[in-house]
Formats: sequence, C-alpha cells, structure tokens
Amino acid sequence: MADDDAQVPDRMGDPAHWATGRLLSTAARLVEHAWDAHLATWGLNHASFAVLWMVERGPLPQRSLATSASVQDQTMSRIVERLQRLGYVERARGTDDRRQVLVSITAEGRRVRGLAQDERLAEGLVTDAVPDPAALRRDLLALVRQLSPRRGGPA
Amino acid sequence: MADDDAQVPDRMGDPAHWATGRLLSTAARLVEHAWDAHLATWGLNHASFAVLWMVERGPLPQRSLATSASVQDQTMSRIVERLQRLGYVERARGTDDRRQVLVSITAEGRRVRGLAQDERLAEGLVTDAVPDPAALRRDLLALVRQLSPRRGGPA
DNA sequence: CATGATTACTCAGCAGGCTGAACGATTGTG
DNA sequence: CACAATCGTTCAGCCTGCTGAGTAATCATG
Repeated sequence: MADDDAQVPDRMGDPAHWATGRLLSTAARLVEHAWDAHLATWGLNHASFAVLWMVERGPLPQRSLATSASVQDQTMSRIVERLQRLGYVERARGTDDRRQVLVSITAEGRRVRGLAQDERLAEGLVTDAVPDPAALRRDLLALVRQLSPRRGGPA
Repeated sequence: MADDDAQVPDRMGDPAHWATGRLLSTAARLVEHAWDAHLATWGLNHASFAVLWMVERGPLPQRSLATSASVQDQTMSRIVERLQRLGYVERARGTDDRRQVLVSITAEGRRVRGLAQDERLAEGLVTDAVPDPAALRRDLLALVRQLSPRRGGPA
C-alpha cells in the first residue's frame, strides 16, 4: 500500500486539496494566532478584546455579550472573570433585574483597549494576504448570518 | 453615558460592523459546529476526522500529521490518543527511526470514516450560504499560504 | 566511541469552545 | 402568599489549541 506517494502526499499536505470548511478553520486559527500575539502584550486575546470593545460604550448584561459574540453563557462567564481578574472590567448585579450581571469597563480597561487597538495591523493581517478583501467580508458575513442560530426563525 | 443606544447597540450586535478577523473566527466556529454535530454520531469531530482522512492511505508519523494540520505536536498527540482510545487508529514505534510514532488506521476506523464522509453536507454548509464559493476558497487559500509558518523561508 | 545538538514525542498547565446540571432571582398564576 | 416556570449565571467536565519543560532516540562531530 502507498506505492506512489511520499510520507505526506500532496493530497493532504497541500491545502488546495482540503475541504472548504477545513480551509476556513485553519485560516481563522492562523489569523487569530497572529492577532493574539499582538494582544498578549496587555494580557488580552481576541475573545477578551472583543468584550472590551463591546462594553466600552456602557455597561451591558453578560448574557447580551454572549449572544452578540455567538458563544455560550458559560464561555462568556469565564472570559469576563478573567477580564475582571486583570482589572479591566467590573461586575455588578443589575438594579432593575437583579438576575442580570452588568459588565462595565474600568479606566484601566479603557486605557488598555485604546493601546491595543490597531486597525492597520488587525485588518492588514487579512487584507494584505487576500486578492479581494471586500468579497471575503461579504462571503463571511453571509456565512455568519446563515448559520447563526436564529431565535424565532421559521416556526 | 450610553444615551442613544439600546442594550446591545447595532454597532456590536450586527456582524456587519465587526473586524474581518472576528468575522472569520465566528464563521469558522459556526461551520465547525455544524460539521461536528454530524461527526459526533461516530464520536468524531473535525480534528479527528481530518486525521482519519490523512492516514487512510497508509501509516504516517505523528509529526507529519501535526505539520499537515498546522497544529502543534502536543495537540496532535492528544487527538491521536483519543482516536486510539476509540479504536480507530493504532500507534507503533517506527522501525527505521524509533523516535517516530507511526499512526495507522484500523478496519473499524476505515469503516467509520467512510460512513462519516458526506461531501454534500460538508461543502454544502459553506456553498449553500455564500454567493461565490470559489472566490472564498481562493481567498482562504491565500490566507493559509500567507500565514503558515514557512520553514526555511527567506533566511 | 563519547559528547552534544537535533528530532520526535509526552507531560503539565492555561484558555477558549462545548454540553449538562445546578443554583438564585424573578415572574406568572391560583 | 405559595408554587411552578423561567431567566441569568455558575460549576463540572470534556476537547482542541497554545506554551514551556522534560525524555528518549538519532545524528554529527571530534
């Protein structure tokens, strides 16, 4: 068996032969990795940076953060816990609905968020490598819209 | 503060305003999730399925699997360990180079891989949602090629 | 042949994802 | 007011991904 291929045949060593889903996952992971390397300077990563971005305009319920980010509540809970440990956000019980946990950014969190922000780097990671960034955005957006669990969709 | 927006302002609730990297990560995770739901029938997921696909043609060193999949050796080690636990692959020390661990597929592994294969489902997840799947593939391929750590690049 | 560098892999530990189960606060209903 | 249903969050546990550190085999060099 395997009489005409090297140890790692082109068929699998070359991404050109991968299924599109695998291509998508790998590309995402590579971009994430590069972006995380930048954010690590302030103890942040792609997930926690996105949270800081969301709460910058004002306190939000943790559940809202999870929904917007398309992750489970449990996942968001740990991300916020870590941000709190770093001193970048605070958590307080909601006043009108005391079930909620309101997440608000601290002064230090706002400062760090501003420092970490680097549109040029972030977008450049993708746009510098891709022939048609606008088309890519359009396709990714279509994917996210299509696959996001729509609450109250076609009953 | 926050005098003119609802609890979750459009600015962050609507993916159209996200950075491209975040769009990419989210799209990848949503596609992965749907594909994993299918593979879970046989105890597989996107990572382990890819390994079965790679070793189907013959035994390969674990390191080669890691490199092809663009993950760390440690990550691949645990994926293979789990596949071994499921009885889908076997591990054997290399004969010529006893540092290597050669991963080979079992009969059961081959059978399950065949059952789990579903090109229509896998590709359809992406192509059914996207205007121009070919352009998406081209852009993702460019990203992977650009960001993959090239060993022996410009010295 | 002995020594040191390199290679292949494993172990320990952290973080982001997931599911399932529990818990407290709120809301609805009789 | 008591009680059940619901909502928001947390806890436990699993998998994938990462880094850092360690071990064993191989290779290169003197």
